Amino acid sequence: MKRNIYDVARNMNLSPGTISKILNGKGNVSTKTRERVLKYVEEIGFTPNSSARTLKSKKSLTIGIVFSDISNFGLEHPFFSSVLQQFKNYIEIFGYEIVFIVNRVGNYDLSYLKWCLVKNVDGVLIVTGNINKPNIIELVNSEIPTVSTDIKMDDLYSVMSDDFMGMKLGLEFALKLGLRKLACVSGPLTSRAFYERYLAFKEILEENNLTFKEKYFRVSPTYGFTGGYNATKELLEEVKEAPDFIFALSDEIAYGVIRALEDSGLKVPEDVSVIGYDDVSFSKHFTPALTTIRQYKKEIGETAAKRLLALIDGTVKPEKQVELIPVSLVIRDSTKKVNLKQ
Amino acid sequence: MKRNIYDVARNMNLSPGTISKILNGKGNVSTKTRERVLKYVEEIGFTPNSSARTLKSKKSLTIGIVFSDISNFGLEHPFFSSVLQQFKNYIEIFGYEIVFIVNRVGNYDLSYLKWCLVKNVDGVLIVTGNINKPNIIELVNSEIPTVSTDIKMDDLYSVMSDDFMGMKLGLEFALKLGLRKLACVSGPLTSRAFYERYLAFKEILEENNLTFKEKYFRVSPTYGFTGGYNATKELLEEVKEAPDFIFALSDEIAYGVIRALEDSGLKVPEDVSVIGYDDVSFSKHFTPALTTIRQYKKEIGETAAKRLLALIDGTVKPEKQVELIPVSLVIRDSTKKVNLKQ
DNA sequence: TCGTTTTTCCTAATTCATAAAATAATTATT
DNA sequence: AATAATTATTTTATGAATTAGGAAAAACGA
Repeated sequence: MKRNIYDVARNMNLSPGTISKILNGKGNVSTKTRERVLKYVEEIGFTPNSSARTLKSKKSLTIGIVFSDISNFGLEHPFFSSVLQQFKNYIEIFGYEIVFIVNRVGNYDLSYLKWCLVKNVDGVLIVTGNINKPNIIELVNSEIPTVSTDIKMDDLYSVMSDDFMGMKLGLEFALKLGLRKLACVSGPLTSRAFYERYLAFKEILEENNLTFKEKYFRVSPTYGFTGGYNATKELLEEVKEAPDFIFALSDEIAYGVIRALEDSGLKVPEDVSVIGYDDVSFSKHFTPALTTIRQYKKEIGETAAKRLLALIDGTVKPEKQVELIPVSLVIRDSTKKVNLKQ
Repeated sequence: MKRNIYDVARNMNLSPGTISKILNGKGNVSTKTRERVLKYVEEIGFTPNSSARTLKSKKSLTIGIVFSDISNFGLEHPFFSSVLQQFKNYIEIFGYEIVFIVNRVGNYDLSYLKWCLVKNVDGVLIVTGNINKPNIIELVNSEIPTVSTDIKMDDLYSVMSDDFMGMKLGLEFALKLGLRKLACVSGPLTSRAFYERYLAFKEILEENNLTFKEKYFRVSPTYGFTGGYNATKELLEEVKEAPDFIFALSDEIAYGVIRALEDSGLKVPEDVSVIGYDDVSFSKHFTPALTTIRQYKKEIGETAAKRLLALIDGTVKPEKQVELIPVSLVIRDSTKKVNLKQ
């Protein structure tokens, strides 16, 4: 059952070296023998042992994934798991596979970088991580090609949504609807995405000669329903004038916001318009169907994959350090109708 | 930077073999040298190369995962990705890690089994797969320890929710509420879970002297919102008497069911009570909050992990071929209130 | 003290494939 | 046909660890 390259060589009356060459499509081998061997290999379904290959060649056809550094949600995180899925789909076309970077192997505790070296990963994708963790810093500064879909650092290629654009789309739509009392419920600002959206929110308000009021910008400690609910409740309590617009910085926060508004006797979208962020699959089925900023997870995952594979090949260096993927505004029922306005 | 066991040996004035023994905690080594080496290894942060280890020892500390054989959802599948996450968390404690079984490595197309052999995985978890695929059959019948959280086969250990119990809990609750026109919207019956729930539905109706009517059991081609919506619309059209209860066999189907009912002018729970299945995180925030059968993903993932690790160690053979994890009924607002009945 | 046993450590073989150097075989050139 | 140039194949070394078997050293008994 278990065959190695020597068995093949023996049966073909050739040397292992020749078999290896044929299997890797390199070197000078006559067409006859090549085809003969290829046929045989196909027949018996032989594949060279993966450990031996990476041991000798230092290539593992493997991409290390840094995932759940902030949250414990891991694979359950709706946005990131989707980005990862797309990334995975893409690299698999080229024979690569993903492995999760953990901080131990057998009995050894390891740093991310150590782990990568021990495992000989060809590259690393940081789906989500924390810029301040020494583990991450060490990894990014190493020789190993690395791409991120979440964090930004010097010498790190990043592929992510254009958060400024998202905020701009949302806020300008609100302004077009005639709304002026603009509030925002964000997730934790320790997350890069939320922080940048926060900056954008501020900046865009000022661009439009509206003053940014601290009390209208709420930070929830989570990016889920409950956080959005509580933050909104607090907002409504602490503020004299209820907002007529709330930008919820994740769809799930948006659901919490809407529920809190309803529980406080405010109607969505009649009294308050709400925009979410992400456009997770369920948002169109929610009542009211959620107006939201759509992030293109497939685009992000695939672009990250392309960039990383290019870095590994050493062919083309992506010229942009940070590649922003456009987002779009999906208008549904949680915001006032435009025609009502006109 | 890159060190091997020979470097360590040289610096310690010992042979590579001795270092290896110490690192693996086996064989006869004096306490003095053991501690001296361990201290040094700790200091320089040395870890033996993973490929070389598995090449020689045939152990990879790696579990192969069969995932998206039916759906293309992959990591985005709310239930299975969660089970996988729990599984992963558990095995990582013991130094194992997961790798996704794909059907190629480099330029070679492989069967699942071949892939496992090439990669030397120590065991396999079939999170979800299709019993009829030759790939799966070959894998299950191989020597490689395998556990599943979805499918059942001879010689395959399975850990999964008690579907009969779930259906029983749901239906008996409906009966207790005085409901007698019981309908069901299922996902595709090609999935084991849906099929078994279908059988249970039938059986339990008969146990209670109610006749099973084909028209009241609808099969949606998907397990999502839209499938549930369409199936319910069809149900209502084809049937003279609207049901007073619909058992939706996934939460997402349940959302679709409820929307369809509302669109048809039926109130939930006043006119029709609806029970979902899964208890995904969002079900409690839905309006109306969903009464549903809760599956214990953590329990399933962890138990599967324990069973698989036991099989790998060869210590204890799990005595039960199929281990059923109990489910529970979570009563919320999509079903009639009990006290209204009394 | 000498021989035996046990403990400790080393040597060498093994795992499997790849890469570079060396050799053999074939083709081309004059 | 003889030599040069190419092409095809083999040989050998290498990658980094594990393991079985053997040697040396220490411990033990008489």
